[in-house]
Amino acid sequence: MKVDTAYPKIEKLKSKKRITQLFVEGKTLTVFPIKLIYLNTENQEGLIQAGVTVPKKNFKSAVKRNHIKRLLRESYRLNKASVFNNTEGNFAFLFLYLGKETLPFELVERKMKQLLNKFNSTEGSIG
RNA sequence: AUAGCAGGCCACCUUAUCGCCGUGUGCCGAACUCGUUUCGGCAUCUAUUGAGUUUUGCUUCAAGGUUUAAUAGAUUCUGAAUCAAGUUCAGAACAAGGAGGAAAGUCCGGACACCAUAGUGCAGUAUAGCGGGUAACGCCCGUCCGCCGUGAGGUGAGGACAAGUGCAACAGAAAGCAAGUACAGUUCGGCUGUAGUGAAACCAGGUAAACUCUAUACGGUGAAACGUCAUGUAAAUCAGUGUUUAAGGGCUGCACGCUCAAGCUGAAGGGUAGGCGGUUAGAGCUUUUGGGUAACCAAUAGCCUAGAUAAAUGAUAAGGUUCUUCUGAUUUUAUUCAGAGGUUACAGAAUCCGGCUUAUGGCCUGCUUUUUUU
RNA sequence: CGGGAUGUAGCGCAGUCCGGUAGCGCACUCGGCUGGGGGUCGAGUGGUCGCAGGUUCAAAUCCUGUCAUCCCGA
Repeated sequence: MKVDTAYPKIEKLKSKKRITQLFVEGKTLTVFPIKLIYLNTENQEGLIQAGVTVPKKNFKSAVKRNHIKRLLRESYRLNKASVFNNTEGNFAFLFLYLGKETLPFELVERKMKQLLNKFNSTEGSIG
């Protein structure tokens, strides 16, 4: 299977309603410092939408917040193929950054891989 | 060389691999180096300019709509919607672009939108030598005066206490309808001068960043304004009818003024979540010339320069650049060289402009003080 | 994006409107009462009034700027 590393606009989680729904009903997986909130959605087909959040409380500087969001987005983009290949169905993802200090990309990517593997082992067998 | 003052400029760079965002990519004919080429014609769209016509206001004139002419720029492929073209949506390829000097704080001033065409009075707020700049300002420029600095320079809410009211700790006889110490002089009624306290003492006292007065300016609410599309069951909305006692509502606190109401008939709509417009061509940027001491203004030529919305402008690798830590060598010290590691200062557009303030890395220019030499 | 509030002793607050002494409670230190603790009584220590500038003879208080924290509105 071809490894698709693109992250176009459709795959971004944008609906405000969907996000609040995630916080209320979603299940969570944590590999510190990243926390994944996910939910199985029925509306659209063959699509996994993902979003990224860094709380303002931990990072006051907008530059640092943007930087961490970019790192999370990049690591998800490079490793999302494993999720696409192992599961079927529609999911909404939201990645929360719980740490209070910035980390280099190498570490963030390693944690992201661990997190996605964890997701595959819990949800992949069902789907 | 040292310490300092003022002004200006830049905002890490290069290559490779993966990504993100919005913008653009007609028809016919001819030519050749046959291509995502060049040239010419036609059509459409956009922008600018000129002309005609029309609407509104306040005359010259200004703003908007529409028609036409000129100039400039753009018009690829695939799939879907559609009778077709055009157009719209999605994707691919290509092309040219993609954070700041403060984008920040939100402290002032505007543009723009709605509320009556934005009105009247009071209240309230702000400003305050004089002159100028500007769309406007509490900003900027020039200048007088005061204060600070040896100086280059910096800084100042700098009108009025000869309208009224208030306030003045301690000290002092006395801090304001008054009362009165000591000494000296004397025309011995009283008056004049000096002393002492204090920031300030018979003088039209001091104090207005005390109330206040004078002059000037300011209507309110903010892109969550506002318009529009889809969904569509109430209050409210719009149109017609109705016309009174007017409570009350209508986006400033109060008063005036304007306007609306209840009921009936008809129309079409709300909450919530969302799409599109507003939304990026503008008091725009750069060059040259002229006017002005300057801020700035005028003319000319060129340019198009981010538009995201859980929020794009990035990540990784290598090399250089900047800074810094450690080790070794050299040198009287400063420093220089080599190796290793860490780093790229402050900081992220959110309707848009003009300022102010704050954060911060580096470079350059001019000037001043002190010391040394000539 | 818009609106508002608060910074005073180790902690929680007065004082700010209307300018001249910085105070209250808890805590802390010392001493008394008790055999000791607790409790109580008395005395004492401790504050750049967030920071910077200005007005004033004099500023926690008036004015301007700025920093930090917290809250509210969609």
